[in-house]
Amino acid sequence: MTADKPLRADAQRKRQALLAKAREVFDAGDFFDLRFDDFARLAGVGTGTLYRHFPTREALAEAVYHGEVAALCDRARQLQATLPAAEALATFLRGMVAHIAAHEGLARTLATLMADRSSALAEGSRALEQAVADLVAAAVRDGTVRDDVGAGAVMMALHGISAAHDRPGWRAEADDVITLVLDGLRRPRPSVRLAEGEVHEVRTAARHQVRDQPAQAQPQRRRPL
Amino acid sequence: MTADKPLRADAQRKRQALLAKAREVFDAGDFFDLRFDDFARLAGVGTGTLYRHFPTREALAEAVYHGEVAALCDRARQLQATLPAAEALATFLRGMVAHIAAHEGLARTLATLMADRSSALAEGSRALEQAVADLVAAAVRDGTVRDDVGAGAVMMALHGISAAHDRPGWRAEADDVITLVLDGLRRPRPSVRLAEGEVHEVRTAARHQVRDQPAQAQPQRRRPL
DNA sequence: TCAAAATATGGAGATCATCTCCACTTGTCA
DNA sequence: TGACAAGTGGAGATGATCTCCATATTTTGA
Repeated sequence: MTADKPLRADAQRKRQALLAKAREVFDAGDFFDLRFDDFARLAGVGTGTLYRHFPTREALAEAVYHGEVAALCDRARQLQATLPAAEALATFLRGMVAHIAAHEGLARTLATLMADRSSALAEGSRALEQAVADLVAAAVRDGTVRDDVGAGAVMMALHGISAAHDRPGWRAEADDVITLVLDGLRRPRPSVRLAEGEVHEVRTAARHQVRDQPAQAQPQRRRPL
Repeated sequence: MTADKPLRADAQRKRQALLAKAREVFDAGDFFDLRFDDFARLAGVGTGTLYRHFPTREALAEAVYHGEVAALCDRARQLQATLPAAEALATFLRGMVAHIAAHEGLARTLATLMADRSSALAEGSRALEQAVADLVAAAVRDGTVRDDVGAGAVMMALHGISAAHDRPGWRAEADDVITLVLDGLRRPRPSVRLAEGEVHEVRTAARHQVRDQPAQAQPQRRRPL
């Protein structure tokens, strides 16, 4: 995947410069106010070089996104290894909100690209989704979380959180969403009197499929161009 | 608001044609594959006229969106008048998912525009938000829903649902999100000691402050331009 | 009823971002 | 070190967006 070619020394330097500048611009939230050509100049390369390395904005975004995702996945794994499942999940989600809050511009940029043509980005977020799915699955396994709701729903909620980044009371609302999700995930059968004593077993056989299904019959992917 | 000016008769006709065609194109999901100029031709007007009525894609989208929102608000009011608060809320949210599912292209278009520059769209969705807030408030008032989580969180979740429209298992996941939200909203105190003997309390709400935020671990500073 | 004033139209072309192409520079390998 | 491969940059082709205004349509009021 990354080992396509050796890539010459100077090329690597340019590529790095591009990525560094991209991260910077993303974080400042200026990505879309900038002509792509100007971005090249800003990073100190010619337009040709920019296009050689990253044929589209999306390609560039994906590359930046990769680092993000890797860090988050690490964190997820680490939490999962050191905390009880439910707590690991909760901590991860709350941390996610904090992370997004700390990188406002980046989050907004990614959300935009996500909505636009998710192709590249969706690919990149696969790993993140897997991490979340693992956290959820672990919590389901130890009975602290219901098993009739997939991890996909959690991803959707996260999606909403980062997509709605410019709402006035964002931070508080985002925390609320996480609260709702976590409370909603708790105990398997919320519907009725689950009063004091009786709550039935959670790790039922009904095992929901928590992982992603491999490319099913291509949904209606619209061809951008 | 709408009564800015009388607007000449033929102008009104053109405007209507534009809106009608826009709704059509939106719903087909072709909005972004189409040159804006071509859209004008498609609707049977000149480009100048198109730009006069709707200076940007966003402006056009907002106009279309308005109808959508109005319909949804009506529905909300109607439900609120005829059902117990909690049920009205649940029905509305489930209906919302169904609605989005039924208008795939439109939802996708709006989600994209939403993420891009929410200014115009956010304005338009104010009314929808108010409707949701009313539903939630009513449910809070009659005690079926917790009062420590705002309606904004619900909006965010809805946002996520429509933003993530191209996920493979969208419908199921969207329903799951609603389930989580509704269950999460139920009963103000989720501190239940639920079953199994041991339950590490997961507690509620935002009292959690994630530590170790690599807030400015970023090596490069921002420099907008 | 009709002419003048006000309002709206459409599309040719100016403007601007994206992307391609290739003459030239830089790195690599023997 | 020479020669060949790999990479570079930026001038200009391309194509979408938006402006401008001569022309057409509606409204006004006498």
